[in-house]
Amino acid sequence: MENELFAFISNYMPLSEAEKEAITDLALIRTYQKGTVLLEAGDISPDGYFVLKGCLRSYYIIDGEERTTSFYTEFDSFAPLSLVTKKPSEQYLSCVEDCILTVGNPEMEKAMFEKFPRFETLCRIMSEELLAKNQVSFDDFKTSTPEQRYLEFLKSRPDLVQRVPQYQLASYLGMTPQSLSRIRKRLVTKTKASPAH
Amino acid sequence: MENELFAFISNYMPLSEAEKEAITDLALIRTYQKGTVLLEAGDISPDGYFVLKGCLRSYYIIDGEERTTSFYTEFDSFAPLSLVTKKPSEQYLSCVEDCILTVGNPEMEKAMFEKFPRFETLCRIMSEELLAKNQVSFDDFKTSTPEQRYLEFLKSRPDLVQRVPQYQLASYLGMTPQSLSRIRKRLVTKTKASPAH
DNA sequence: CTCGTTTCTTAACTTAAGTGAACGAGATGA
DNA sequence: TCATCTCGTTCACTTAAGTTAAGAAACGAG
Repeated sequence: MENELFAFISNYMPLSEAEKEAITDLALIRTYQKGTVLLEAGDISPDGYFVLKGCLRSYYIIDGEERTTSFYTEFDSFAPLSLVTKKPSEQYLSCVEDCILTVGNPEMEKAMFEKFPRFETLCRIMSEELLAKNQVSFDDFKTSTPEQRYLEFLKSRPDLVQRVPQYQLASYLGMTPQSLSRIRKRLVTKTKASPAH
Repeated sequence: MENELFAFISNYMPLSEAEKEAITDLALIRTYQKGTVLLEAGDISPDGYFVLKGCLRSYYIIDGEERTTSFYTEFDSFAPLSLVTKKPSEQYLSCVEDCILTVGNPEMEKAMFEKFPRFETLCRIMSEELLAKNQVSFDDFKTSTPEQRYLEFLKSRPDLVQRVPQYQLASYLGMTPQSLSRIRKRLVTKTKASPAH
């Protein structure tokens, strides 16, 4: 499993053997069963995660209803706001599938950065990149309709449609499960009306 | 103007005199007139910005229509995706008001980080924090209705309602100017029906 | 394999947002 | 000063999403 991690990092910078060893020593690789809740509302998150295999979901409970806001799959990383602010979380995080994750916290990070300052550069760059991408995703969401968002989702993450329940996908796309069902139906009849053979 | 910048940074870490000097030497502080376009679709952005005074707006032009997605005001920073990826931008950035900005690019950053490695830590932490906050804003947007978003906006950035045109605010809130106008009217009559004097 | 729960779909109805058009107030400029 | 343009509002109409409820299908535990 570490090899996937090394391969991912080497997209950003090549790793020396010493660095690889340091990662192997320090990085906690943990497996979790489908359904495991990693973070609950009220908790102060101790950890951030990097997904090696599986799928995480973040959600809120609003008026007794789950509202899914993100999915994290292979090579996505996630640090809850609660980890950054050290205040109780409002969001939940759980495993949609069996997961293999690397688990990290600021203390481990600090130790790592002191030994290998290049890792801090890596983290800074990754985080700047994620921030810019997240802003663009947010922009796309604002500037498109539920139907466009569903179509865009099918294009950009086709595998996920199969991996997550519809009702979770629906709230991720900012609509009710009924609306998503309706949109799917609408699209099927549209396709039939003008087939693209 | 530099004093505001130092005050902001010292929320994260206290600055030595040498560091302050380095910032004064390297940080480009520029003023721009209201209406100045800092980035256009197709450009590859050379710079990131930190707002000392004024208001920036990012937007897209979709089917000939401007769609506003963000406002950046005092002590907000913004690095376009185009700056990170070095690919042509799809978004525009312009000054809603006369602005005083610090202007930076990766080369200046690099020089700074080499002289004062602590600045890289500062940038990493700020960027991690912004990422987590941006994710939460996105979550809030997904889980609320246009009316709730308008009310939340009134609470969290009351000054901005006065500073930006309604039609820009409307698309920022993910709706048409007509809808925003309708919502405002609805809220007035609601307040009259159950006055909170 | 069966029972019970969860998930997905469908339908009828309600509510609110998008659309296109028109109007007036205020700013802008010749 | 008068004509023009922009911006915010309003209206009538269309379209789509939310709500409530019910039934079918898929899934999981025993």
